[in-house]
Amino acid sequence: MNSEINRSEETGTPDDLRLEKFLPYRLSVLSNRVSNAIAQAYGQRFELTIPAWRVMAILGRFPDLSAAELVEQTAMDKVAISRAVSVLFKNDYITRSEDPADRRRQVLNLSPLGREVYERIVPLAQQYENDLMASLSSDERQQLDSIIEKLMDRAQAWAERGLID
Amino acid sequence: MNSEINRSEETGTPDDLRLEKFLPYRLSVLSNRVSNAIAQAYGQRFELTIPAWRVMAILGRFPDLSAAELVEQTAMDKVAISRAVSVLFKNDYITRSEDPADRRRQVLNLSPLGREVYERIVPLAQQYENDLMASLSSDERQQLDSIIEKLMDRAQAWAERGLID
DNA sequence: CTATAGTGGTTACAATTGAAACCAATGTTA
DNA sequence: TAACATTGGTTTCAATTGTAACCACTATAG
Repeated sequence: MNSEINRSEETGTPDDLRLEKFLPYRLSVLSNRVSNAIAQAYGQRFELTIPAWRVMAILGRFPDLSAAELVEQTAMDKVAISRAVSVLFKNDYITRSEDPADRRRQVLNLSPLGREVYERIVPLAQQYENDLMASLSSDERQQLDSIIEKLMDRAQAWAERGLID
Repeated sequence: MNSEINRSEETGTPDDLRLEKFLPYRLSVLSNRVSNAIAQAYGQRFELTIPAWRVMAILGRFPDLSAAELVEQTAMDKVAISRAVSVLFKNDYITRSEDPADRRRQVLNLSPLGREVYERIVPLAQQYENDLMASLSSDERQQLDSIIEKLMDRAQAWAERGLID
């Protein structure tokens, strides 16, 4: 369990990149750790994948959405939504009804069973989040929201116009 | 491009979960956006995947590591490392030499070509990071490091003992 | 009306990832 | 030195994911 590196010496070139301090890398590790822990909790107790849980989370708050509207709300793509919806439907967690005004469109809702599950998961999810937040000082908690928002906008801008250099 | 939801009304149950404010969800979206943008930059210019780039980033700083030592340094798993190493080797970005003291072990290093690429990528990576950081106030920048550290520890604790509830 | 373009959603296929089994070499116990 | 456990690393197989093609329906233009 000793994590020293003994065989090699750091080179010390002034502008080496320290991966463990590199923000994109840290975000990725953090996000994976958090997601995996929570996915396991959902999975064990309710046989729910993360995409499926996300769909339920949205439908719990906003009834009568179509798949396309779920796409807007979740930042997930078409296909992921379609797959999540189809397993949720198979498990009787949601209902699909055809929109008479547009026969391509399906109106989705939590089923009674789905809502039951939803209502048991929400507190669990909130517990995880609270537990995370509890590790921060109140000062840090306050700033986290705006930090994420700003980083998100910046990264979004990359996707649209690329890094300007 | 109008992202209003018009067909459905928010239910307003007091303890609904607002996905768009849910920290694990936001971290996941943020991390994906950042990683995808950067992966595209590396991929286009150097035909490098993110795992491969990570291996190079470590080897650039710490010569003469084995795959197992890379695992310790990167939080990537055995298999991912093995695969990244094998494509890097095929592309002549790294060298493998057998450790005479332990014939299972392979000592890895950047090749001259690999180091050339490394030295061109480091500034690019730093540019991306700087660009992200530039979107934060100096106050936020200061706190981000400790925030990530704390969240990381908390999530790590979950993996080890699960959420205590 | 027809032709054509656009939208909602699914399917098919390829690439990526993860878990477990595996092989070879080393270390340990007796 | 035979037996067994451990370690370094790879392979295999199944599950997950992303991209593109696709089908059915609706909207628009002549």
